[in-house]
Amino acid sequence: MGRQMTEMLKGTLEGIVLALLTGNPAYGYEITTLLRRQGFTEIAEGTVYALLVRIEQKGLVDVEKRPSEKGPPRKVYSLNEQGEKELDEFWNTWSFLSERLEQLRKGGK
Amino acid sequence: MGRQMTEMLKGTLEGIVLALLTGNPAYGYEITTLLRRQGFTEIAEGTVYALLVRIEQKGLVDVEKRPSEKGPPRKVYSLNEQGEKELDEFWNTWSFLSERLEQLRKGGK
DNA sequence: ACTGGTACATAGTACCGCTAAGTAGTGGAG
DNA sequence: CTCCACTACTTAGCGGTACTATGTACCAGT
Repeated sequence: MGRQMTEMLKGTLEGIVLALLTGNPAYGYEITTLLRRQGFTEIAEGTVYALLVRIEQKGLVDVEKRPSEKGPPRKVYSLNEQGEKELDEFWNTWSFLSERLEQLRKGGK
Repeated sequence: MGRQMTEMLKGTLEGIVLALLTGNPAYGYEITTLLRRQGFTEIAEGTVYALLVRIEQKGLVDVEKRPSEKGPPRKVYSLNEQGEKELDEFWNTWSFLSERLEQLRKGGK
């Protein structure tokens, strides 16, 4: 992946995954394919799983293990209350940054 | 600074500084105060200087040393051709990410 | 002499995405 | 029945970037 994109994803990828999870529980492999379908074609699998471990340890998601027809059991993640709070803050942070950048792009010094 | 903002700035702060520099050469201390005035009130001074060293080593800016009325000489940075190219790519990367996130925010799965 | 503003530098830390490799289960092709 | 492809998760080590903390240096006003 491009160096710029890699750096820019730091901090935002977590928010993206939390957003994907709202009202839509999903498991790791599924999330990876979802991301790829959204255009993030080069997101590494390992990155997603590591991120999921992190947000679980931070208590932003609840986890349920379910058997799969194919392969090992799935770990299904669903956003909990704390996760929604974190997502709210994420959107706030994003909005701030986004507005500043759009202003800069229009040449607003 | 908030943990989220810190992470989100990774990758974008460089672009922000490059954008500030377009058609407007500036020195480190000045850039820091500019950023603070733009709302990035908690950007650490050291962060800016480290970033400037980095973009200079990457060859994105030209540097000129000028005496200051007050304090040590200033290092004035101006965007060069390569820097403009990098900034272009930054805006492309940013646009991509920005569009995906706005789509997500509107609930577009 | 001291304080505060100007101006730059850097060593150490933490976080996060990536690379690379591995484990494990199922099903189909040869 | 063996191998390969797909599903599904895990982990060790690396690199890049922002932060913390501290230091250096120069000048003005009190």
